[in-house]
Amino acid sequence: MKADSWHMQGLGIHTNTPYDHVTALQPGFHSLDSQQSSKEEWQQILERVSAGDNDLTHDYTILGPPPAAIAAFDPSPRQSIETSTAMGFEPQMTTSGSNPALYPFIPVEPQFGGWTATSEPSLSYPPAIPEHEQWSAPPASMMPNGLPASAHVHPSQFYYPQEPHFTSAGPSPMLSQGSPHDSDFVDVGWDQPDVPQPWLDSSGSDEINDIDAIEVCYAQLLWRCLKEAPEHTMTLKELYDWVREHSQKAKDPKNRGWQNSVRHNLSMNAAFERVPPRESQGVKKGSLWRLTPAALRDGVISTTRYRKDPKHKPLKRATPALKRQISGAKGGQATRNAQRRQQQLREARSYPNLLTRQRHNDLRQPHRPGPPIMPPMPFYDNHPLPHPFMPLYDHPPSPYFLDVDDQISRSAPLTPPRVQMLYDSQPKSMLSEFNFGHIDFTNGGIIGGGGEHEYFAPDTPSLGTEASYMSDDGMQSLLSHNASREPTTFPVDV
DNA sequence: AGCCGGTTAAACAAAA
DNA sequence: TTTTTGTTTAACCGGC
Repeated sequence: MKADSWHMQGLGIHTNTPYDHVTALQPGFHSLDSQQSSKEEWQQILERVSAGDNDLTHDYTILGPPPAAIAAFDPSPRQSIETSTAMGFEPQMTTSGSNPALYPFIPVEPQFGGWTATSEPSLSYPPAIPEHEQWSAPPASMMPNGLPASAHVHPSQFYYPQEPHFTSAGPSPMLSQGSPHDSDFVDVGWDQPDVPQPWLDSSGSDEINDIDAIEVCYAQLLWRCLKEAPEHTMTLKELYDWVREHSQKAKDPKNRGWQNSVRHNLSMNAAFERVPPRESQGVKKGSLWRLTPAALRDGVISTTRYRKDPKHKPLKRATPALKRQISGAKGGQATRNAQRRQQQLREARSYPNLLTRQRHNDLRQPHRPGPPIMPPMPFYDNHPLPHPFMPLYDHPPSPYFLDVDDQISRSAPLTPPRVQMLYDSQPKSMLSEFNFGHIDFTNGGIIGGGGEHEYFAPDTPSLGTEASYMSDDGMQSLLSHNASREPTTFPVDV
């Protein structure tokens, strides 16, 4: 294989096994020598993995189509079965237990130069992966921002260094113009539900593939977008554009208030902050919105945390205002629909055999008894390493739940979080649950607790608002609610 | 039963 | 003056 990784397609094995039989392609990529490992050999492996063969020398986690799909591949060099290691794997990660994962590949854009270095107009895109009863879309949380579950994206791509993604009115962080992930490929099935969906289950049902099924809440949408934006900052209009393109919420003609909801979330969620005018020069109208460092690191939590302390909740009117009643009902319906979709997705994800064995996890994670913690949305992170990383348990409570005075009074620097690396070779069975302590992937990474508070601006209007509502008791109840769950853990960027 | 998360809509003010 | 932007409140529904 050449260093040109455009043509890596077909099935690949994402592995942290020793690099024997592996030929370096370019940083982070290795190609199995096709002379030494035939298609048949790989097919055998895939079949054994799929069957849950316990005698395999390595652990495998299937994240790609079942072996039957292999037969459809044209064994041309461009479609050879290859091994890749996500870039940034550190040596120690290759020495212990192995746990490769099988992925579908898509053409991989050259990393160097970022998305602007588009080229090769005559890209050959991967063939559609045949339908298979055991194959369904990967978890939404494993898909990069804005991509439908039908898109075939090699996870290592998520870790590529990327140029700042967003140009105003550009299509998306991921779907920058000229990218092979642009509409020619990725958008197939996004806006065109009639196009055959390779990742669709064999019934042809749209249950799994329905983009609604991976719809996430506004706060998460905004978080995802801002996370990848240059300086994690965007204008309101850019946010509108992004949500319009990437959320079914904005596509629903009945939902005329989605922009209002966007603004509502921006205003009310402490994950987002308005950039002071002096920093947003050049913005003619409105201001810039930025992801707070804490939110960047820890993810976003529910906007509704600003609900008033129940003790201070104003009395409901004896007869609710009719207009509010109507809008409330609409909101309720929308929530119900969204939750039904989530439920469908959860059911779809519970397909057997897609998430398989895990043997060496305990060896790799001797100090952490619980399930692996994944970051809220690792896939768009610019960090070259295939994190997730996780800190241990000695974090302070979420800044979002700290009293303002308390925050101000804490001046001593906090102990930096200790981090522990987890890689994609972690048990995928946990992915099927989509709940990593506080990091619940059913909501795309909305977390129930935050990290340190050092970045938190005490004068954040929203917090002030919140604090003004929150009595001590109210705060305590929130904290105790928080504490009643699993130990708080916070994925972090390093 | 009551709280929480998520959503929608509205009212209102300020800015452009 | 109108439109956009930003903030806040209120209402509903489903889950827990």
